[in-house]
Amino acid sequence: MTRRIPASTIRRLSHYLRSLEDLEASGDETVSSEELALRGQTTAAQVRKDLSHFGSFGKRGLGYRIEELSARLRQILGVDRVWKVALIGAGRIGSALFEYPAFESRGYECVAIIDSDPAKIGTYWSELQIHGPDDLESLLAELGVELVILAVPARAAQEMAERSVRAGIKGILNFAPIRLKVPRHVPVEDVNLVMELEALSFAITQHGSEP
Amino acid sequence: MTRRIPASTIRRLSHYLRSLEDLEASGDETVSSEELALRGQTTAAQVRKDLSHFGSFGKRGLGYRIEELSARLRQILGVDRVWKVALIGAGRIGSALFEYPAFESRGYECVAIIDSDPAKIGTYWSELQIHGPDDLESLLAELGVELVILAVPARAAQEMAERSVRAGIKGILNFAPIRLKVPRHVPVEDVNLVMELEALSFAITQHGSEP
DNA sequence: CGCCGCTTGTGAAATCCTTCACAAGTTAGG
DNA sequence: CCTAACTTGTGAAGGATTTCACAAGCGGCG
Repeated sequence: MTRRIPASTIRRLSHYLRSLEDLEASGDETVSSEELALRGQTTAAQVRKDLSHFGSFGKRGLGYRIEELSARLRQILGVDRVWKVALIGAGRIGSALFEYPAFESRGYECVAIIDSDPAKIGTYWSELQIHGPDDLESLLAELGVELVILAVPARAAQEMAERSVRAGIKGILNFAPIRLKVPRHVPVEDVNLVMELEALSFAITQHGSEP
Repeated sequence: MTRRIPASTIRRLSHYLRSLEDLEASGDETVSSEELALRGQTTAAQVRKDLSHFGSFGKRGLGYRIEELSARLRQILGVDRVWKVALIGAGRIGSALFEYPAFESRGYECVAIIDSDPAKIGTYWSELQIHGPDDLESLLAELGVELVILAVPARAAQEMAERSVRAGIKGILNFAPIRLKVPRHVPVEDVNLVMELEALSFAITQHGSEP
């Protein structure tokens, strides 16, 4: 049942999980693929196909038990546990992420902040002291950091990524607008705001010319 | 030549544009699809197919004239002009975006900031005064805002989106973790950090179990 | 208990996207 | 002018993802 999973399926799984959490709050017991599809901007067949990659969690005639399916999705997405995160780069984006409410509430725990600005090193964000980049490797290794959020300028990103990998981290969320070169076993997820804006202006421009 | 364009093509076009800008700086005159592919984590055939959706910009045997192709890409992506942007939500994410250097330098001009926090209304970010949400429609319409960056909490997002659409805006970059319901002619680009983190933890988890 | 209405899980078909392969255009050089 | 070395643009092939369509399982009710 589990072969290579399309990236689009994973994105939708995240959506389904969010919808299930809403439904959980509203007291229902079960949900059909039809309703999940409605909330997720997709089709019932797509929902069932997505889930079928990982097993069969529903009951014919009834639908999916909400509590069970959300637990299962959390497991599949790997968010049924707490991830230790280091934030590298304590600039604007870093601070925005640090204060992002969904962040901690969803099992991502920031255990280290690193920045190269001497004015910031030694100061505190909440309980966390900001470290300089010198002892990055040992710091990450000692704290058991698994996941790094890279929010540094493009020119520093590759070096920080390499050093994080050397410290044994398992994945990178990258905000720098460059393609990081890392070993194949370290997944990188890119967030590129300029790209999103360009996709938007393309869509708008396109729309005008072809209704 | 121009039918429905894959979203992945648009993302790659953004990449090519960035590579071309690097190349422009380094003084070369032309570039081959091969080299563009190298820098973009794709293949030469893909580069040519992507470009062929919009016309033929190269010369056989020579490649693409860098200056010409980047101008053409800017036109295709709709960034050969300045977009007037309003920032709705002056919290952490809003401030990070406002200060994002690539932002202004790429033709996005923030002409209004709106927030509902009474403590912020009336204060200034750089030269821009923060407005309350009451006169949102007239403000956006008067300034000729075309593009809205929505960086407000989920519960406020739908209302702000609807009011922006009523003010005549043409597209939304949405940071709120909900699916906005807007008329079909208004493109929405979603940036969902939780989703990115979940994709990452899935990839890591997956990796452990299936090498 | 048997039938009905509902909903899943899944092969098969259709659609969408990427890769291949090559004819044809371009420049350089003799 | 002719050949060699490159490189594009593009049909056709191949692969991946989505949609379709339906057999099969489940619960409720008479």
